[in-house]
Amino acid sequence: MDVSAGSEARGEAWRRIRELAHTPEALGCLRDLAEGAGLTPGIAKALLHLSAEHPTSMRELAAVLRCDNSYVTTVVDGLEARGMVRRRPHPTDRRIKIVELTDAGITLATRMRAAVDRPPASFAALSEEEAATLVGLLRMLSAD
Amino acid sequence: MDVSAGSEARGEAWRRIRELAHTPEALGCLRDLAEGAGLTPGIAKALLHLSAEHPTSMRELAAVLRCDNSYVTTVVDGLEARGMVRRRPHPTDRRIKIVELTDAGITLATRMRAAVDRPPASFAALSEEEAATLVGLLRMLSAD
DNA sequence: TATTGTTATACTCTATAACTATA
DNA sequence: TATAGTTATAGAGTATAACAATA
Repeated sequence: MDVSAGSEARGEAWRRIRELAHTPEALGCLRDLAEGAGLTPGIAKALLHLSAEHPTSMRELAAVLRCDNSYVTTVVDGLEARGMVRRRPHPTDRRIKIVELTDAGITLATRMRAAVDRPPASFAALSEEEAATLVGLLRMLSAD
Repeated sequence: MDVSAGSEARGEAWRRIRELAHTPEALGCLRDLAEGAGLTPGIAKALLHLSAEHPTSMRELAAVLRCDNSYVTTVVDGLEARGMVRRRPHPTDRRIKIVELTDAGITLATRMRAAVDRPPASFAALSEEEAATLVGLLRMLSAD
């Protein structure tokens, strides 16, 4: 009896999950949006982690992007030069800078997030019941 | 009635699939292997697309890596310098170069492929029957 | 003339180290 | 002294254009 995670079916499931996630559909749409707005991929990725509701310090942005602090400076410079964000001083700790979306930044970030979150067209092949079954199985595979 | 691909359940399924695919587990293991062998990520990625059974031309490698021909030259230079591949002339068309794995390259490529193909540990939570159900649903979402 | 691969070059992505200002 | 951010710089990833060899 095979008690490992590596049965035939598990292996195929894992392969298909990886293929789906790397489908060029969502990523391509996102890239088109970013290119249309004159953003490089790195800058677009940072924009995806900003929202109007949650102001973010440079350091926090480095943490979510899993990159060095100095690179955040580069990326936020790029976002600022394109009018997508502005730097605001923190109200009480003047070492900290808050990265705040401009109206143009909010518009673009919202559209990019929608592009990322939209399931590929092939998901329409699932009935509601099948989609619910799929979610149930996927929930067994990840903690949150 | 909602006939789009964007129902609640489909959206959650898509989000969880993306999260699973980006789990640091497999990618981290792969990076450790590559680093241990002194490979940069780009070179390691190319190695993953080579196999002893299927000799590959530079041009074919550019196609599967979706990169420019000239970058393949850079990457194969790196693989050759590390003793992982050698360039062989094509038997009939002398414009073409075949990228051939060395014994060391075969060993490392095999271990890297195993690391990528191994499902995350959380897959052990699925019974055989659940794994089969999952595969059935995922097959509806991708063509091949 | 078209195709395979290489060279030269340049731009983007990203990190390390040294630094400034503030706490 | 420790922390947030910036600057200077360098290395890795990747593309474009010009080119050589072969078809």
